[in-house]
Amino acid sequence: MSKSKNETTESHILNVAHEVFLKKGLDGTRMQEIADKAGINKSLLHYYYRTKQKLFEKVFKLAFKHFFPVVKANIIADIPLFEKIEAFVETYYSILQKNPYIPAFVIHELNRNSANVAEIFKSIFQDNNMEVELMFDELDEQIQKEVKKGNIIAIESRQLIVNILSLCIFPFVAKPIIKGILLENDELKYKTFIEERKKVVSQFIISAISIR
Amino acid sequence: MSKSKNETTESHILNVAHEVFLKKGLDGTRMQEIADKAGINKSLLHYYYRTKQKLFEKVFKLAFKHFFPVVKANIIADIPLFEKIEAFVETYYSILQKNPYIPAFVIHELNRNSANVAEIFKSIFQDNNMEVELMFDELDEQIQKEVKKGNIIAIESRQLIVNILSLCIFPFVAKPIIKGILLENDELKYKTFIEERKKVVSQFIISAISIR
DNA sequence: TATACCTTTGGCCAAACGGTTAAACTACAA
DNA sequence: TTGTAGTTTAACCGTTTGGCCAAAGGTATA
Repeated sequence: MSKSKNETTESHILNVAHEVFLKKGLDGTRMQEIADKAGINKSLLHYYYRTKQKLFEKVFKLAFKHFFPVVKANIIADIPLFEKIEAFVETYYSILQKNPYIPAFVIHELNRNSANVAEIFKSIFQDNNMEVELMFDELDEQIQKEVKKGNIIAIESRQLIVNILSLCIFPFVAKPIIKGILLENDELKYKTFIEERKKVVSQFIISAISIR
Repeated sequence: MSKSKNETTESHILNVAHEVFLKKGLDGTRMQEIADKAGINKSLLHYYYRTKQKLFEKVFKLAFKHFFPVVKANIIADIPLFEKIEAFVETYYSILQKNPYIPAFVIHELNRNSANVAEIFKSIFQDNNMEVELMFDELDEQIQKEVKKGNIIAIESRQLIVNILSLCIFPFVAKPIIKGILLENDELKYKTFIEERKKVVSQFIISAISIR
């Protein structure tokens, strides 16, 4: 990865580290590899970020920060539920198409180290002033309003939310399985498959919760 | 992990290695840790399994073998589609409740090393004489038959299959997120949440594909 | 030019790692 | 009791790892 002219060494390191950590995880990444790919000395990594752990946390937090604002905007938007679902699925798939490794990365590191996760989460939310619980409370309210009005079937908000997230995220983390077993290991077929899901998934969800 | 009396050292090592590899992954696992948890000398690991890689592959294959027979039986069963979906979701959730770390483990290792994985896959299927493509062809046929009969909405089989798998597997790989953000970090709430999904998910799927 | 500060480098280190080897232990048959 | 094959151990090896340090390079200011 080559450094662009108007980029500081510090941020260049972060970009390269992002790339390597995402593909190989914390344990699988070598500081030497980051240094080599950034075209610098290994000592320089420690000069800017002191330890591997600290560099990793910077990368990890950044991976989150890219997502949350967009997701949040979609969730708290003041539009009808069905439209919101369509917009959310569309947006989420588009982001993930551009950052396909992030979900598997986040999931693995969260499972590996769920102790530290709580702290990392807190600092992320504090940094960005994102009140997650409030966000979901609003969404919960909107969903249950539709349930009471008889516009959608009775379903617990958390279950619906997890369903939506599952349908959006899983196809990316399970890419090797889907591509390998269902799509003849053909990259193009996989990309087409994902593109089609933008509509398939929102139709699926809306069909599932619509009153017949 | 203590060794039971009627258990050979060799299989005891495998059990302990399974436990450690599943939680920490290939890169995150130390041979010394497996030895310590098994209460044996590190050299003994190499005596029985020669290298870390070989031990890992044994564990990885075993993780798959536990799953496939049950899954296969459900998929090729000669029962109506809706019943099949209900049975599949129920079975899958029950297996995953007992082996919650397997999905994240498999996904991570597949993403980390999809080159070797192809070979491992082949040998697994050869060992167990499982013709996966045939399995999915049969399921595809059953689904499209229902589509043509007008019993379910028009949906591509692969999309439906991925939807089902997403809804079953994702809640386990994303446990830290779901539990942490949606369920107040309460283990019991998470377990209840998963238990409820056995019915929620199959209702959701069937509702989604039913003709209104 | 001289000074001071920030950046970058190469050399180095102790610890941890996967793996090897030779010797010791064990059980059992001759 | 001795021989033998399978099992287990302690000591050790070469390499890799994350991290440290002192010195060199660069640049702006006085």
